[in-house]
Amino acid sequence: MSVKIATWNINSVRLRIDMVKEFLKEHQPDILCLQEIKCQNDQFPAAAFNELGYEYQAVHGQKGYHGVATVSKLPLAAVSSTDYCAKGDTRHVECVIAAGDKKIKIHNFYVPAGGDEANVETNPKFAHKLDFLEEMKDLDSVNDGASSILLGDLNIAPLETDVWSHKQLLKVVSHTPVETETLNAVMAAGGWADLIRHHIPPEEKLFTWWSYRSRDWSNADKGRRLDHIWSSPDLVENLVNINVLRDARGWVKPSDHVPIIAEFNF
DNA sequence: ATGACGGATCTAATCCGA
Repeated sequence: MSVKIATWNINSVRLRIDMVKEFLKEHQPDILCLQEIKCQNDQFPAAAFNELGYEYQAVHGQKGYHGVATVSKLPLAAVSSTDYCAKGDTRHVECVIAAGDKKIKIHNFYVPAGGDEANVETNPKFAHKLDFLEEMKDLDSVNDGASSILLGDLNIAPLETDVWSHKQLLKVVSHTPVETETLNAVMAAGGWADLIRHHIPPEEKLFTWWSYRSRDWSNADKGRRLDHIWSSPDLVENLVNINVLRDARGWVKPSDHVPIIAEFNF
């Protein structure tokens, strides 16, 4: 069986619901994981997803900021969220799907951006980001015999080829050594595989986010790979395709992040 | 500075994103 799972930081699901519907009609993912829905649970456009067959919905939102949601054509079991850093914000939701003979946990994450200054003493947002990552180290990719997928906006571009200029971004939050090293430690601790880089060679420049502030985003191409799809090692052989929809950044009133679709065969 | 746009909010100016 083929299963397509997508992740997309939508930057307000209410504002962009028509765009999301077009995306779903065209690409037909089985599961879509959204970040930055920026609404409360009762404001989530559930009916629009229902109409397109995404009747299983794990929504974890709050007023104005953050918020994650996983919508699916396949049944979602064991829905829960973990309150990382005990801040009461909405940056994680998990669920379990059945695919072939596998049970797969799907962790949908929105890691804190971390503010401007890469200094934990002077910038509490940066400290929050690193604390959040520390807690993510406790997540094992293989748990109780279940496989896992961890995806979302992790707000870190770990490789030199994940940013437009490694040298110029070394002191910019999202690509500082302490962030990329900690993210690598999270991957190692949980035994996670970077599925996007399994499919697209690490030597190749690859971005999923382009700032609203740079006009002519495509020609300037000053992007970063902030969005990720990881899995437990056993699922690497099930991966058949990764599609980063770069064109979505050029749509009318776009999100600053583009969708990424992973296709598996189970 | 990469670099001043774009979203939500007690609709006006402020906070936040990364």
